[in-house]
Amino acid sequence: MPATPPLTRIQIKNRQVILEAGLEVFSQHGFRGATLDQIASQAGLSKPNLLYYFPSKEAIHVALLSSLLDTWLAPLQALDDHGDPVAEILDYVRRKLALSRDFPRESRLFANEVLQGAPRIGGALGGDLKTLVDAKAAVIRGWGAAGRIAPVDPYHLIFSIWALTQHYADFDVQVRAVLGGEDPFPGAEAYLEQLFRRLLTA
Amino acid sequence: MPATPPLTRIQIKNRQVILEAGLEVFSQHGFRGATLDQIASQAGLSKPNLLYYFPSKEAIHVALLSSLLDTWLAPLQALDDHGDPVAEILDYVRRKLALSRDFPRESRLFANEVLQGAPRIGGALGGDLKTLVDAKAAVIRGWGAAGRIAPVDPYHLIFSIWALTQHYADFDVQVRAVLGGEDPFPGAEAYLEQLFRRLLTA
DNA sequence: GATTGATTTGACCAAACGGTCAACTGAAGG
DNA sequence: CCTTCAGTTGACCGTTTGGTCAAATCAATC
Repeated sequence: MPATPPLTRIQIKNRQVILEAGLEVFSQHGFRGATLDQIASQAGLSKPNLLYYFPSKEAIHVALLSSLLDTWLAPLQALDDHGDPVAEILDYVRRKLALSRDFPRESRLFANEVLQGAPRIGGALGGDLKTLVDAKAAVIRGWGAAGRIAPVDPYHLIFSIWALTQHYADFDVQVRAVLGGEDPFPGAEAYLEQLFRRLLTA
Repeated sequence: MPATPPLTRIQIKNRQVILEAGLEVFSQHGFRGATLDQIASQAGLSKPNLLYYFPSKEAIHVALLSSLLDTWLAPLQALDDHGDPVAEILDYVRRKLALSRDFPRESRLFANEVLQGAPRIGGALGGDLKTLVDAKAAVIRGWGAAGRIAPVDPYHLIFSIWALTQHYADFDVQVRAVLGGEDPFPGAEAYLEQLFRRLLTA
């Protein structure tokens, strides 16, 4: 007894099209700044047709956020207790920076939400997110206690990785304005490797 | 012949009240998410009265942004060519972190604007901001060339200071959710000093 | 090719929005 | 007291917005 009937091909395709359009518009203008007309136009659908697939504007936003959270936390999930500590952390930094380079809209969508107090995703922050960070912080603390990396506060280490990598997506306009249009990412990757290597092997 | 007549006491006070209310509301909801009714209510004034002092919603926003930019760049302005390099940079980090602690709303207002492509302040990014950063980057590059700090890309060094300090204001909700409500700032200050000291004296 | 349910849309609605205006109030100087 | 002008506001307006609905169209199955 499936409570929800199976989706047709058209439903699968149009839901995808709408989410892609919603990502484009929400990440540019924020939740309140985005309009259903904009999203519909971007998706190539009529406004009532949007609301045939999603019950409300907020439902599109929530669907985007929750499908995003997994992708966003995957790099931290992959941090391996049994790997080489410095290499593991540097890999995490690289993976997170790659997300900023390849999925800047997702980063800005998330930033917009957190910036405004995470009204539609707040629960996940103190729940899944905190659980994961607590676990990985314990791993990092263990590495420090064993003398395999220089001692650092593991929570602020994780925050600093988030801040440094997401900055290149979220503040892209500012970064490129200062650099005069040059692509920031090659330089960023080299700089961040240098920074965390020095921090962890001091 | 003063083109603009002198301001009365009431004008000075009410303009200030409106800007304070606008800061509160804009920083929480963004430009599009904020309404004149919210700002008026927060300021304890009627909506038509708001528009007696500012010609439009956008005018309030622009007034906030431009008066903010100076405050925001002051810590970088203060970076002294003739001081001790490591101490100068660490002082810059501390001053910038203090801004995040003491003026989080200003930080979020700015973040909101840049996140959405800086539509109302874009010009200043490639202008005043770039000019200042170029000048200070040259100073830092000089310190590196003279062997007084470890060699680092000065632009990414500045970006990293912005990212790390503003993160604690802009992503406050997330940081506190992970830390379980604990005040992040004491730990952040210690961590950032450690990080930049190791980076610059490697 | 007829039927049935999935899909699409033009027309519409109520609420919220930024902004206007004429009229009212208050305060300061003569 | 009266005049004058800064300050204030209730009522209002046109537009935009999220969302609804009945009717039309399309696609799959029999």
